[in-house]
Amino acid sequence: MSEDPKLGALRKGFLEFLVLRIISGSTVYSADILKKLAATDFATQEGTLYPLLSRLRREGLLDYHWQESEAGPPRKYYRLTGAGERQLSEFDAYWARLNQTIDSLGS
Amino acid sequence: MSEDPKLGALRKGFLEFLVLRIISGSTVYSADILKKLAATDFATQEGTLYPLLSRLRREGLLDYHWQESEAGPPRKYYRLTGAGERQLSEFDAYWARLNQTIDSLGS
DNA sequence: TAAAGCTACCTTGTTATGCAAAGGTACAGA
DNA sequence: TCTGTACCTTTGCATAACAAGGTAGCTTTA
Repeated sequence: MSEDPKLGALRKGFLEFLVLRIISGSTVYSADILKKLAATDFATQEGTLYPLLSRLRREGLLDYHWQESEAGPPRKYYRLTGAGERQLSEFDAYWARLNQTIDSLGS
Repeated sequence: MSEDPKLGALRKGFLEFLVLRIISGSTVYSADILKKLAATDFATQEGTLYPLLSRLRREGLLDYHWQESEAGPPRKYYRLTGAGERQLSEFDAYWARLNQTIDSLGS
């Protein structure tokens, strides 16, 4: 257990970025997202993801449509809006720039 | 002005990482570090850097020696300790892993 | 030689915010 | 009616970074 907290700090702000990436291209609902994240250092819980999805929707980066499940309650399937795609592009570009910066300041 | 705050959030926790990288290999004092950062998205102030340097030294990742300046007060020149080098390696490895994760979750 | 100004060091609030934890509702199928 | 799935909200914490203020020594200049 017990990861170095310094490494954890590096993850701040990434969840939103990753969720946008996961949604981009595919059509997924919350459990799909959690599953994809579970395999990574960004594993998280419903209680974290739902408020994030709601916020992104309020901000107009996502929308969703209800879809029946074969078994169980219906699900919200998410999709990026145009604004969401644009935001994701910004993230990607910024990410690339951070990588450059880090390389350039390296030993 | 006014950068997208979403992008700013991605920077959290990086300053420590970058400072270690800057110090690694060279021998620098605070103003050198500020200068190198100033050219990047991580530009920051004395009031941010000094507490960080003090903390890293308390944690044993850095040490320093006083050195006279040609003009003005003496300066603290910083250097990585063994533990600091190890921490930096961890950061680098983690960083590489984050990049892989992000790629793998991309569209 | 006194004073002003610059450089370098440092500390103490305060803010912002990402994320986790915990608790809660509703509906479907067995 | 019980279990499992899926939705959601509220509360709190930890901490990174900023802002502002403060001390002291060196150099220059009046």
